[in-house]
Amino acid sequence: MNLQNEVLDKRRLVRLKQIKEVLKLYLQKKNYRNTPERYMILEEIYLLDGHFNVDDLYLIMLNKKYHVSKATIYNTIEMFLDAGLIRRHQFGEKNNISTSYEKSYFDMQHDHLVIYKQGSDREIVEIIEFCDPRIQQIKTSIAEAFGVEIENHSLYLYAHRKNES
Amino acid sequence: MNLQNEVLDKRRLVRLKQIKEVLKLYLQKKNYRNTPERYMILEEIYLLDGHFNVDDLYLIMLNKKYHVSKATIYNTIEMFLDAGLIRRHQFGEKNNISTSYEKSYFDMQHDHLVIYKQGSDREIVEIIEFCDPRIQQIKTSIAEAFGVEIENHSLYLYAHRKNES
DNA sequence: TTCATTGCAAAGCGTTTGCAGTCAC
DNA sequence: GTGACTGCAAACGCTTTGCAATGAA
Repeated sequence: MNLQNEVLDKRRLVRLKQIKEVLKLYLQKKNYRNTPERYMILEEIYLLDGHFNVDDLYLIMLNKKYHVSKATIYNTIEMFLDAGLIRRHQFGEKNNISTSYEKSYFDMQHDHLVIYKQGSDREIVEIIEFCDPRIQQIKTSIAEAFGVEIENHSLYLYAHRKNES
Repeated sequence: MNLQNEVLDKRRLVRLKQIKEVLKLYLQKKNYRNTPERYMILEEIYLLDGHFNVDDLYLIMLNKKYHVSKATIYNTIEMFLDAGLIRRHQFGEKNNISTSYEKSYFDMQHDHLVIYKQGSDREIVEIIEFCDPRIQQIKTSIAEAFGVEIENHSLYLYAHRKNES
């Protein structure tokens, strides 16, 4: 068990190093500067599990040693999106639409099953990630049918738990 | 040609009458009041083709005889969503995410292919509606796999036109 | 030294809220 | 007559912007 955790921690560190390398190359290519803020924000995002929003990130970094302004976080997130280091999500369909993000570099593209609390159309109790190959088939068909190149997609399924009876 | 237009206009009028009946029944069931504003907004939405946002609707109604406040439009749209009379969309993925709506009563559920201007990740040039049966299959599989009831989904494909060369 | 980047505070913008007046029932 | 609904203006929350100060190259 301890050994397993050690292995996981080691892998996490290796990945942190890799992802910073990816950022470095991106900054180089774009002729942007290597600021410590950018690397700290990237590190924080890649230490996080699951989804986060700008405020989450801001507060987490406040509680640690490193203070970064929200303006910088917004700018940096925009850049990371462009770099493909993170993805943006809009969970919630009715209203209470909230923007969140997740790291994307090591993960495969996946979609989301959003489960609402019983009797509510707004309160989300769980978000499950899934991957179905048929979505790729759809993309291929539609790309061919309309003569376009599809770079990207977003699929959300909205559900409630089945009534146990 | 004239005859054809007349037929189309007649059909449109019949549908307007039908959809107002649907609203009336909904209001009855929910014990809400039959205000002229609600019927005017519904009529305006069902005369429109394609997608609209709150501001569009507000301005269109200003330019006609009927003035309705934005607060009322927001309230009413919330109600229409609940009634299933309209659907909400969030087009645009990177940023410039904008909320829009479309009538939904007579249309079948469909998905959207969002085409960006060449070289831009933000400027949308066209939104094509499509319908692929495989999405239904995915919903059925996922519902079964996770033991949930899927009420709804949203699928957007993001694309650029192919380079003609 | 230079200019991209940061941080702060102010501005923007779409949406919501509070409340007084209105009108459906 | 009563309370649901409307309209207005103010408030809200998230995001962007302007600008002076900083620090990477």
